[in-house]
Amino acid sequence: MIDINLIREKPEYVKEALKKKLWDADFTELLSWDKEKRELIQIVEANKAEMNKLSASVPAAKKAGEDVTLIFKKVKEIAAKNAEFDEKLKELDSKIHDFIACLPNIPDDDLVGGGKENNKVIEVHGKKPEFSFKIKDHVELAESLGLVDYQRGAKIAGRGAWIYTNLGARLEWAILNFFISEHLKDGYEFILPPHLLNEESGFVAGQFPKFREDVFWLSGLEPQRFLLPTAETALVNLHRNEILSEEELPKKYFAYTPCYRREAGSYRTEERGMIRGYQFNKVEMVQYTMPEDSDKAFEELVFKAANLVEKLGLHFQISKLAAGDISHSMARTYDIEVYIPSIGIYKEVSSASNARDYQARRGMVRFKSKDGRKGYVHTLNASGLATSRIFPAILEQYQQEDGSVLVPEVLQPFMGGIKVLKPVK
RNA sequence: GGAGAAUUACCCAAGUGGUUGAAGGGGUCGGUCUUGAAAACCGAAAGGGGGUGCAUAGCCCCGCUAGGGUUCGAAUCCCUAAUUCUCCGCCA
Repeated sequence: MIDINLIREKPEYVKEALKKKLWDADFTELLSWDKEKRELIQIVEANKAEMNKLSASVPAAKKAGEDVTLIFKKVKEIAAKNAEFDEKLKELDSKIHDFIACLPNIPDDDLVGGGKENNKVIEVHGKKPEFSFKIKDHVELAESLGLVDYQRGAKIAGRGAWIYTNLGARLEWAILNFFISEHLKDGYEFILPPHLLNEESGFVAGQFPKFREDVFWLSGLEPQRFLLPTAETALVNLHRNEILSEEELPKKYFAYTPCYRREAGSYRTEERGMIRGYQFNKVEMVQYTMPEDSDKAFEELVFKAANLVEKLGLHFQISKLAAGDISHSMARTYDIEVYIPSIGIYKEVSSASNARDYQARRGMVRFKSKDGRKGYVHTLNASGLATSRIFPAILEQYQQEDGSVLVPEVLQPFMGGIKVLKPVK
């Protein structure tokens, strides 16, 4: 949520900043609501002060044997007037809230505007793998190695579902365990959150109200709950309505959950297989920091995410996203993109983002500094990582001429020492 | 799923209609004592949101889980909800 004070003071600045996010904002109506609201508040509160004074004088008047019915009458008159104003105030409040709740976050000043086409690769790691033979894509590989069963996945769940089988399940689990062990090493706290969350959590993360349709809602529970689209949604709500002391910041968490999303199915032909599904596995990192520390935390998250891909020995790049391509709630995002040889392009395996105080404002997550200063914390998140593209990347980048696939060294301890996956058919 | 109870500030807790921001304790901070610490004693500060405002000054409004209601006046009475606990049932 953008601070209304900022809009009040620098509407043009906010407008220009949002333009970079391809968002055209007009604040004239909002500002007039806001002005009206504050004028009303002054009237209503003056009236309340008057009523309080009158009521407080009742006991003394009674003791003195005076007639208090006149006081009662006066208070009632003021109350009647206020009732009207209150109604109006409520209306203004909800209009203002709804308007602001839908605004995206303000992108950082150094970002270029526009969409995807303006993303910029800022780092390239490793070399594009070269093959002296005709390569297979990950779907072929997964099938020939008996790692994934697409047929039965569709049978038991429907389109957009697959099953990790046998060594595929072990590889998937090994990847997750590798990530988990790395985060533990770095001192992050491991969280296993519930997968069904309430509406408020979606609001705070910034997914709602705008993206209510992108998640799966569960009927049968009252009030309704939704399946989390990413563990971030759970993690940034951990400290909702809390005031954290500076000493306990930064808070560093990571969680493993499947991510449930409706957007599956929009894939192009070259994206077949496990690149998009209704459900995929991800380990997610989240940090809560003091505002002045969030830039540093951002660098740390980017480094951590990149480091995982690096340790897996995969070729990848890091892109700095243009303002219009970063998600609604975020002020800054770098993507880690791993190379998929069969389609010759780089696919996102991690998005590292700084939400600054956007989510903290929505969730009232505050800090109290050592010197008594109060304010909103900054929240940041980064995948660390999503397996659904790491898995294909490993299969494709590590494939051998005989159709086998080498297991990256760092994963071998998590797979009982298995070094190579051999074709089963 | 059924029955009951609870929810007060950082924590525990008093308070059932009228200066209650809200007793008391713990904790915190400062001091005395001590080589230092503990203990004891003395003292202090202590929530958050909002309006006005240059103000982290003052004034005012809101505020005792949340949202409504009754009343001149509510932490206190009524309704609804959330959460927690206990018992019963069911069950990984």
